Amino acid sequence: MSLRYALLGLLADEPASGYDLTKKFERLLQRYAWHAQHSQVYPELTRLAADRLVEVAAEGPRGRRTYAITDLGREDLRRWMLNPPEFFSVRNEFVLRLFLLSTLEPEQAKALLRLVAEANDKELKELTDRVRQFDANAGPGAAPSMQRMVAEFGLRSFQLMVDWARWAHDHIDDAAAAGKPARNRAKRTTARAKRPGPRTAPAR
Amino acid sequence: MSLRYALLGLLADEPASGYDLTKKFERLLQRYAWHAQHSQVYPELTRLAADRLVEVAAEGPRGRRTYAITDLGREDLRRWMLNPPEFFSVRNEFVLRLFLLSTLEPEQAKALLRLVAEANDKELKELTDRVRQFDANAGPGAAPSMQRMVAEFGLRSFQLMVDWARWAHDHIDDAAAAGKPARNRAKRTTARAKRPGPRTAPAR
DNA sequence: GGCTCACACTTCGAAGTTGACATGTAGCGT
DNA sequence: ACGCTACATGTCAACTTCGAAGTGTGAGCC
Repeated sequence: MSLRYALLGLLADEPASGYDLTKKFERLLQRYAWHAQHSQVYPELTRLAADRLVEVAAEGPRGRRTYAITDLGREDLRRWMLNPPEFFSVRNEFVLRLFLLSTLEPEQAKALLRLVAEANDKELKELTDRVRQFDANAGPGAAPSMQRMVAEFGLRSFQLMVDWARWAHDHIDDAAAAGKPARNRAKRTTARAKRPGPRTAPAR
Repeated sequence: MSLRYALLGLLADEPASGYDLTKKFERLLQRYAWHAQHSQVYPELTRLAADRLVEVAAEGPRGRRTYAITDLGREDLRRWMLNPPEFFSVRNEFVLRLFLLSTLEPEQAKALLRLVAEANDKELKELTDRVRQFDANAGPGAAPSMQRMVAEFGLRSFQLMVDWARWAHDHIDDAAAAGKPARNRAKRTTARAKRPGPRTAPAR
């Protein structure tokens, strides 16, 4: 049912076509929350319309149909929002790989962690830039909008990834042997340069 | 394909039956990474065996079949681990709800955020306790195992949730008006307290 | 006028996931 | 000997998601 409410939620903000909604999924939800392709979006919109939770508000050029949420739809969305399940379904291939990192040799695990840190650092920087612009436009002293709050969540998430990946990377030599049978331990007392780990300052 | 590699990864650690693997999913992966029921596990194990990536290592009492990963399986798992996709598929109903928070009235959004902060704080405390025990057993000064690293990731994630939810909660009155039509803005030029929030010290 | 690109929607087979129903066994306490 | 619980696996229909192939249009550019 999540896809249904994701669409309803996006339409609660403003009317949009299936095409628009697919784009919004890509820009907004894909990375952190939910993924859906247009081949899923269009049929679901049809079903939502059949259930009177949305309606066609306008028709445009290329067969474009702009949908708007109905009162019934708002009610349904509200009910869903106010009744969260005890446990949420989570599916995260990235975290899954983290869990399985111990199946790799130390050097390979470290290499992967470097990649993770790098990739997330890049994302962090990009988002930071966008947020800075956003904040500048809003004017100093303005209260953060809901959008800004979600961005803040993203900022902190990326920062967490970067920090954690670097931390894990810098400790992995030791952890390597700890995983299973102590293979080549003991000889590993070599100098651990203990890279200061740029312990980046908290996001902003 | 993720389920397949999740199983392979768990089996890389130690041989297990379908029943064991289902339990492991519940204990280890369910909350953060991936969910699978036994009705998915058993058929997949059969397929993995057919592909020679695992094999039946032993048979026990109640028709129990203990599977072990083969060399071919290790190779395949390794290949998968070393070739991560550019973007990972993520599905998180909780975060989805965060994104849609702006569809609620301020008071309701705040109530929900309080629940979120509370729930995550509870999880944080539970995990902290378990980690403390774990660390005590390992002895002070010992290098963190891979398991410990994953726990650290969990710790930081929960802390992030708590911090963010509280921060958002404390700012939401302002944000309320920002969502759609600027209702009662402008009067809100108040001091913007520290942004970064409590920014807890990195665990250890 | 022709080119290209973004816009906009449709369809469908394959694969993955869920939830329920189904079946039976070993071990333990009383 | 009886009953309970955890162990252990199998199956299947309904539903969701994915990935690819397909159709056509409006707008801007040269």
